[in-house]
Amino acid sequence: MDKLRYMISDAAGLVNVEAHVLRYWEEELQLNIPRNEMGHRYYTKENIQQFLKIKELKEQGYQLKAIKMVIHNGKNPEEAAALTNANAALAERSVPNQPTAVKQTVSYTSAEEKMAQFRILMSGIVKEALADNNQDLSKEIGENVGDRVLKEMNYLMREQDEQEEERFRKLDAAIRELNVKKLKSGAKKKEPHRLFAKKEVTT
DNA sequence: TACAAGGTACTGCCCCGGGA
DNA sequence: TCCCGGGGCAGTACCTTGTA
Repeated sequence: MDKLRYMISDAAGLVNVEAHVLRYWEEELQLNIPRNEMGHRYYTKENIQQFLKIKELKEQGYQLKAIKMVIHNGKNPEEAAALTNANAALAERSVPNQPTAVKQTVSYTSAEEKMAQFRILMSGIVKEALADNNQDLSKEIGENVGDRVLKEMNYLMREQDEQEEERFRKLDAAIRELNVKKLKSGAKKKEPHRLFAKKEVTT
């Protein structure tokens, strides 16, 4: 199968964002973008597709954290967003939910010792609370997000796949058109430097 | 209610290196 | 010399949250 390689500026043009946004997304989403022998990033059609998907999710209002989970864990966006929110909520919920252990009385001799004891105590409490909350939240998220979201997601994913396919048909046509133009202009004058960056390799 | 602080998602700028 | 790409860091805009 033929694989086109795009430089960052080309990829940015196709995704319709600035080059540094692609670099920013790569860093924030921990994407594995391959480098050429010069250390320059090159993007394949799959990478472009991935970035278009990221852009679409961003336009739908998802945070990069949620998108990252979608990419790396294969979670659907709603579930990822729910988990992201749940993790934030966890920090708030775990402290007031103090177990009985906090009620025990301890005698202290100094402020430092008090603080040390308090840290140890709190560490245990937080661990316990986190474990409880993780169970509760998993159950809660599972119940709330589960059925309805799965059905909606199945539908949305199908719709999204169709949209993506359509978009890539258009993208492909645009790329072909661009290549034809370049070939035509290349026949008249020497091809500019940038076009050499787009290597066509066979895999 | 106003203000400060913090987080998120870019954005701008700088400087360096490679290729034509 | 110019263009393009690299990394890094500070700045910005907007939003949310906390506090007096």
